[in-house]
Amino acid sequence: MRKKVTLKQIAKELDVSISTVSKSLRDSHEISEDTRLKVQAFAKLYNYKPNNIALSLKNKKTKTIGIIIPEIVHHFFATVISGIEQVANENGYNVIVCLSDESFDKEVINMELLANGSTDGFIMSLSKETQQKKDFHHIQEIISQGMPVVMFDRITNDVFCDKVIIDDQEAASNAVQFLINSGFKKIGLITTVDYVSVGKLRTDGYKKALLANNIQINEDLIVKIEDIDNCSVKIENLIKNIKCDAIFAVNELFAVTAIKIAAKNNLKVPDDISVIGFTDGIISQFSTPSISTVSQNGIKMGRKAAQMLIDRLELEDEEDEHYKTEIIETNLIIRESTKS
Amino acid sequence: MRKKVTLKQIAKELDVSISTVSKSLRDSHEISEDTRLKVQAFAKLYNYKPNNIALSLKNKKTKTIGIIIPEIVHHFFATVISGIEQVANENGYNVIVCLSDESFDKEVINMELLANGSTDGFIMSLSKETQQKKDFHHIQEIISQGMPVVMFDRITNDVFCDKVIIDDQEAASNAVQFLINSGFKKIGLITTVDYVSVGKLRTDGYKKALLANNIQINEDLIVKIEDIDNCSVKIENLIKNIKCDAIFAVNELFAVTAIKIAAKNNLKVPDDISVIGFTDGIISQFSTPSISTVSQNGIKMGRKAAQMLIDRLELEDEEDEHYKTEIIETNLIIRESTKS
DNA sequence: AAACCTTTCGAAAACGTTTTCGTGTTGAAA
DNA sequence: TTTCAACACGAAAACGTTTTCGAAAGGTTT
Repeated sequence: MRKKVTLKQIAKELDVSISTVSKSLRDSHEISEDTRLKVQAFAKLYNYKPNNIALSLKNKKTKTIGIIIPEIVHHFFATVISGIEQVANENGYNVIVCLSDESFDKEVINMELLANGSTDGFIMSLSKETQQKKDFHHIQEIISQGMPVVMFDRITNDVFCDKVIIDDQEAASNAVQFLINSGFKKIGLITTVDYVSVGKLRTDGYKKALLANNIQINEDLIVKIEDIDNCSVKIENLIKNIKCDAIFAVNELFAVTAIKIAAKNNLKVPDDISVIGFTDGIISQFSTPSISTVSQNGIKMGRKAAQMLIDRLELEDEEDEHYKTEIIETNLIIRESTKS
Repeated sequence: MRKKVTLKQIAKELDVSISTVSKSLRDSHEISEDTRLKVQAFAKLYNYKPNNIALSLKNKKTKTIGIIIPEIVHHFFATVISGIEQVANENGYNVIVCLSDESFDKEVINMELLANGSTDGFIMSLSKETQQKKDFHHIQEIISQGMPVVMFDRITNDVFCDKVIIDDQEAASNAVQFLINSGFKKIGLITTVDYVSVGKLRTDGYKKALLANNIQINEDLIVKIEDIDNCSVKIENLIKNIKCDAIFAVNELFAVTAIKIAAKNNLKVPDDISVIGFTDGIISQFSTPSISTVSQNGIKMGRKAAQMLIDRLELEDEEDEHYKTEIIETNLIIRESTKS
């Protein structure tokens, strides 16, 4: 077992001081070419690499970004991580991922753990529980310690920091407008409970589009899902009894579930009922029929968030306090689940 | 901005030594109850938390696991990470994720970077390029430095370390056997190029099942896909011209693609052709028809891998050198894409 | 009063770096 | 011969911990 070699060992071996070794390896002009080359050769031979931890301690920088997200087995979040990782990598940063599992406590614990020196900053999306409790003191605390935080997708306006989002309301409104333009009148909505920020915004967008076209909002057409596992009754009711002619779902899971339930009731998509989802994930692309959807570019969101965080980290010369909210554009992808 | 407080600051403020503060906070009996309580109260007031980096340097342990995988926007890998994170969390470890993007160079660079003190060990799945080059010196190097490595799924037998896999050959064989039992004779195979270890093993399983039933292997029935983006010609040929009556695909993307192409050619699944995939991901569950598949439990794999790594880390009393290969059981999930 | 324990604390080393400052040696200028 | 600059290198501090060891102060036993 060849343990990693340190400056001290090289110094001892070559009978010079630690400082000389360090300077030699950093090509300092203070050191004669003679010793410089000798040290460098020796270091190369023994494959010397500086210890990251020691460097972090010295520089008070870890070159590490903490990511806190609700879950990772989720296409959208995975793409965001992917985008973050790209930019992080390009800038010599590593990412350390923590999952909150939608739990407030885990979110707090993980953040506090990482905040004690493990990361230089955070990129995060709020857990459902946090959004419900509206308790953000852990995030405030970390920001007040001078550690930058960038929030994406599931954000809150109660915390001042950089944010990157899509215009959920506008995007939803556009999708519903598309359905209206296609001649549909009875447009159902499958959405989440209100405390999920993006669900609320997309619901607002749905309503906005209807109102803009002088269509009365019918609460019977709005289904709010708390738990995906037993939602079929409500959706079946919407499709079979309320008999909507189109559905806007605030995520792709709701969309595909609606399609399945429609099929079970001998209704064909899109012939008998049109469906538009949200988020362009695997499901939308590969299910049959493929699903028309609002595409939110996770890679781009991740890249943007990472860039904002790194910019703030590298700037560092006195807090800008000038926080920005970047909006990533979305677009409506029309596939087989809608007819016009 | 309230910067984090250190032992030194507390010591100065309370006019005692750093050692006294440290010992007080760790409830040492060396310190009188008086000072002990005083220090603890002060520390609590200022929300003192030890600096992780300093601890890591002192203890020569980071309590961090490095994960190196080819990609993260991939249901299986995401579930594995999820499993790893669970066990890591339970044991006070963090995970730092690096993506190789299927590139050998990125895999090497990332590992070497993390190996310089950032992590205590690695959990990894090989990139395609690495499997193709069969160059594992970077992994050998790290192991020889005494840093434990656990490989999962895409492994190699050329490196001695702990591994966790499924029995790809057996699982594939079982799936094909199921098709044979259902009365199919012309069973097509959609697989990867041979250097992808799991693809090769699943191909072997396919052949094994056929031979066990005295069915001649017909190379025309075997389609090897290099690039998913232009595979349709080959698959269409298999379905339309070779006219197989069932298909075994080595991943779910191939399976769903086959189903789509079948539909395009007016062949119904499962009425005209049966399909079994591999990996129980989102696609298999939610596409129409839902896809019968070999389920490999990613969560379980991740948990097992993490447990093996942590066990080795906490043991530490002289290298065991007794490496184990754990096999996670699979099972065949029968859904709508097969008829019996 | 000498010898010895306990209690309570601090100094210092260690982890592996980088960097500032000081110092000894050389050669050249005065 | 003295003075001074340039050169080449080392000592030490700093980052924030934990831990070993030593030591002072006080009390108890002979």
